[in-house]
Amino acid sequence: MAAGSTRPTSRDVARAAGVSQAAVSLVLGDKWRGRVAEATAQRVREAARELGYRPNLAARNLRLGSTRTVLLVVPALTTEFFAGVYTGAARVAADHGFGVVLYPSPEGIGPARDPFASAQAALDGVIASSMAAEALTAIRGDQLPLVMLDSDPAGGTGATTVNLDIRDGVRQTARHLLALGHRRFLHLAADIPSWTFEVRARELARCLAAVPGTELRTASAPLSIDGARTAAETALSAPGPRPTALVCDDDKLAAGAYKAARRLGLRIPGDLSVTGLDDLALATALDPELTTVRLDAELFGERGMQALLAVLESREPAREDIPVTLVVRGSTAPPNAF
Amino acid sequence: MAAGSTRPTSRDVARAAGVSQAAVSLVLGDKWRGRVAEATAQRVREAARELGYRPNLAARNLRLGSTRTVLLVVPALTTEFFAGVYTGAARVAADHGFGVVLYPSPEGIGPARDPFASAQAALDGVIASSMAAEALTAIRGDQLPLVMLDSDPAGGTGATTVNLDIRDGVRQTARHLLALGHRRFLHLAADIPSWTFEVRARELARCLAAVPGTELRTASAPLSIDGARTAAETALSAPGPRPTALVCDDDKLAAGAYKAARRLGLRIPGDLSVTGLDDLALATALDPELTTVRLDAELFGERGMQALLAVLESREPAREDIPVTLVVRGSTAPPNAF
DNA sequence: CGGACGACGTTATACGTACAACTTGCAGCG
DNA sequence: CGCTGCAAGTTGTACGTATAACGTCGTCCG
Repeated sequence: MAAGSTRPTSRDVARAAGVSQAAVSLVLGDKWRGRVAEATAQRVREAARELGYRPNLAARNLRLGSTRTVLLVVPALTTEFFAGVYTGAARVAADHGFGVVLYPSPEGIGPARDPFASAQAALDGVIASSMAAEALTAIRGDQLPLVMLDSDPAGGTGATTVNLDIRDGVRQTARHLLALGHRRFLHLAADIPSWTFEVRARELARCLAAVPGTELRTASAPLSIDGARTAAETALSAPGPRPTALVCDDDKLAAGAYKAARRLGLRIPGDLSVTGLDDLALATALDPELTTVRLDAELFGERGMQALLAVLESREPAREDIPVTLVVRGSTAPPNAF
Repeated sequence: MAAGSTRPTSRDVARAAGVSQAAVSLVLGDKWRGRVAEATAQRVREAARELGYRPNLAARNLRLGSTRTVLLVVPALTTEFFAGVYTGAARVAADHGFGVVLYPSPEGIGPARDPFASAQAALDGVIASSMAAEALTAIRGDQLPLVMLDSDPAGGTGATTVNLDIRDGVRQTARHLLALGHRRFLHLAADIPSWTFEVRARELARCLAAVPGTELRTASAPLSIDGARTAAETALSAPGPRPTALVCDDDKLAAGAYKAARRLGLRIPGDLSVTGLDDLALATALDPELTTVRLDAELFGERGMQALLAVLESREPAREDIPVTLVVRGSTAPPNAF
């Protein structure tokens, strides 16, 4: 574990650069104009970079008596609406050097949880979705204990991973559609370079390759309803025999596929069987209701946290994929069932 | 402003209780067994309560070298899925005395934002949705600057409020449906005691009362698709002439209404016009697409943050409702249009 | 030639907490 | 009576940072 040596402080940087701690603070705080020579400032910045110095926020906050952080209390995280609220608030906050911390108001979290308890912040560890690739580099900068969600278990990061058994979900989906008699498949894939999506493609191809006479095409789409609609519409109007089964990387893409089918005059499931993955509320809002793979998000979160706790206490985290189940609804049927 | 006197510290509590600061720390940290007399401990606790003492988390974190806080990086807040992940993680974390802070990975928040910047925490202020009523009492305990979203502007809290012009949204909806010729209305209302919902009911009633020959019934439903389905199904099968227009408090409820209509064999919009409020992705995933009121969530967030900044800098925050627009789609038509 | 001033730093301190190490008074025991 | 031991605290210190207040040296001007 890299947790051996303690994190460098501003004094360590000072020592390395041959100046006082105060000088480091001045330079790194951009208050050095006319107080520190350019050359010295350069030396300090270099030393800081070399040591991987990050200021201790607790100390800074204590010193400044302010945190430049704000709490956003939202009813729950269940709608796109408050995602937008967060985004807007965070943007303005960032412009003013503020941060925003989310507090989703308690819903089974515990009895009368104190909102402020969740905001003691500055971090001991990180749980990261593999879809949040953008943030990862910044995270690896620190030497924080890290747990990855749905990431390559053999990944180069060496981080602990907690995965849903997506492969099995895809396997169940393929088996179901094959059993119904489908042979011509279209895979509506998310265009995000993430292990969790790559594994879907790989496993679907593997399952179908095992059955002679099957055909698999792939269409790539952005992870939004309307992006998916466009991609599906294009793919479904391509020349050649039309696929009878459409396997979507998640429920949102499936919703887009429904819109595409509607536009092309295709009936679901008569002309086209559609499957999703996630089992969002959206899945049963569609008509017909969507056959999809149910993921237990809460369990996923719990396992992720447990794994992180294990790492923090330098225990061995459990290594076991979380099972998923196919929920068969009205969007799948035998092909050409008129 | 209540920001006059600075927050009490453990030393203030000590002075008030006639003991040393260390004793306060022992008592409040539950480490006093066999070190402090029960009577003294009692006195300390009382003094703490009286002064409204809250430990300074920055100082505590600095002292302990640990924050018992963990970061959850999610791709975005746009799906129910990660809401579940958060809930599960937060539950386990709470059991271990940990907090969870959300970092929705950047999507237009700014160029290469540092995830950790958002986690310096301990708060200077709070932005709260009026729907998050549960958390409010805890918040009022502190004397933090508070901005309420969509709350009663004449509310007793005296907090700054930033509101969407929901009343105008309802007005536009009513006008649209009345112009189409509807006279028998059903209001599918959220069963959450919050100003933002109360105002919908009030304004809808007001609009319809102005037109002779109109009729308004109300059904109350939990804020979920399936809860709404049940409520709508019941209300629509009630005796008497069936309503021709169904006004829903938000898009999710509208999705439930679609399911109810499907079960009852009612065609939308032929037999029943339906409207929503929010304009979620869900709205265009429905068939036919939903006529709904578009709320600019990001702008809402921005205004909320700007208002909070104004309060923090003791400026006068702008007091102006955020405009909304009715988006007419396929779910509304003249009644009995066969 | 004296001293004022700017450039370049340093020293010292405070923020509020948790806890290790020390003190004090009193009971009990050999 | 002297000593141990325990209850009931207190004193002192460190966590890492930002910044006010202070040197020190050379230069330039009157």
